[in-house]
Amino acid sequence: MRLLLVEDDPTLGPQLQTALQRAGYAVDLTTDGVEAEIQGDLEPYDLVVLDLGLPKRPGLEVLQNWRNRDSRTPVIILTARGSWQEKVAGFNAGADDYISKPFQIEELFARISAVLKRSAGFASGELQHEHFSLDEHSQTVILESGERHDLTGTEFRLLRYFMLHPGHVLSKTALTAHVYEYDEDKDSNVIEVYVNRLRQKIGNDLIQTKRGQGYVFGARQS
Amino acid sequence: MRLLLVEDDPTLGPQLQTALQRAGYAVDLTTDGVEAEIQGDLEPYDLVVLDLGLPKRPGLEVLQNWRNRDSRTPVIILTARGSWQEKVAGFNAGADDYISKPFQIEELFARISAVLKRSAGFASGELQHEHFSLDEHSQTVILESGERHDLTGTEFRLLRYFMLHPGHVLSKTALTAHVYEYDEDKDSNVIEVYVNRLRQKIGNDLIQTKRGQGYVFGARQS
DNA sequence: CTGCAATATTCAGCTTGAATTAAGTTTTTG
DNA sequence: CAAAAACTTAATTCAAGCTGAATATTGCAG
Repeated sequence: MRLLLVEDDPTLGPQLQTALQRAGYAVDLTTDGVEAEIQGDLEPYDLVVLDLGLPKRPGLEVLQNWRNRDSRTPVIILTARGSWQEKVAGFNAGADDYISKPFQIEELFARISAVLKRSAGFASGELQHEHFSLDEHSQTVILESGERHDLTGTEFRLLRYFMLHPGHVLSKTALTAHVYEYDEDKDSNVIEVYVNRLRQKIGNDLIQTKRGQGYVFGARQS
Repeated sequence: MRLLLVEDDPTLGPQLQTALQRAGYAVDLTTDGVEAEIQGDLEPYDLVVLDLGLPKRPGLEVLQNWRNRDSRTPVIILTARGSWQEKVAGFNAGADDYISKPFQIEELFARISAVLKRSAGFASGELQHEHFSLDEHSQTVILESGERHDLTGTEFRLLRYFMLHPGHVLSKTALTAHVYEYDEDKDSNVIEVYVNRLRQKIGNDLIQTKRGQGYVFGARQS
């Protein structure tokens, strides 16, 4: 298991690094945002522990950039105590978990292994969601109930795109552009039709429509 | 959020306009330099996207004239690929950022929101407030209690504008102009209605009424 | 090559909900 | 207190979205 630790505090950083190494992880330590982003793109880490307060580039931005490049490496963020906005922002940017500083090293261990377990499915070509999973090899969704549904090519591409961008408003134009290679289609309701079919297969609540703006996957209700 | 798009290409112009509109901006499109300059002086835009190769009057000159008249509206310039002289000249004339053509629409979005945030002095990804935060991706407000509220397009544009101008008295006319593309409202109480709806979602105290003048967001007392 | 099945796309009638207007109520202030 | 401004609620409306079915296309087996 290979971890990237991004922490600029000159005491805490190396301290965490050795603690994690003793726990059996291979740990690279990085101390600024720009370097972290490059490093994360370069090497295939199994997990990243990311401090948000970083020199050169804010941790949140680093995370967002990774996610925009479709990186799915699990990320645990370290936030200052009580800053709930940071946590919300972190989750929205695609973090998998967070820990408030200061924390017990045991808590970090616990969360790391929890996140790694949860994300174990990812490595095997599966996209996980709270209520179902998508097998990328067989292009099949498996619901909580055990029910399976095969997806057609277009259904699959659309759903995968949704799952890679949860919580974002995705306009029909954007979706068309990503589902089809090159297409500047005018008035077609293909996306509506396929959203309809996906809802029939995975349930109605998971793709929310934002009238006039697009669709949001996996966001909670209001 | 109201943008002025200056682009003479008859394909690219309208294409960008609709893309930006779908992203939630009110966009006016202008196709020549003279008209652009007048329009920019006339209306209170939040940002200008300016192509440099324009008929009637070069984009650079338009920009310089605006700046000479003390307009501080952020400007993103579109330049032909690799023409670094243009970029330098653009920055010297007072541009805030540039994009080389051809570009991905996502890059434009990214730069627009970066420039808007920079110009309003805000951090990235989310608009924060002491008592709630606004997630621009899902167009959702998250209250301190964890409660979430989806916003409609108009509610979102209005609230974002408030959040980018905290502590300022914003007249109904000004708000109408920024939330809608074409203003010139007779007497309509749209703003009152939407302020009412926002107050229901984020709480009553956050938007204060300044009778006869407008509204103030996030100010303490009066 | 032909015909069939699977998938993709278009279409049309129907439903929904955001935006707008309007009307009635409350608050402010001169 | 009266008039103006702002608030609130409710009704209307029409574009956006939904959806089942028809039609077109594609890939493949015979």
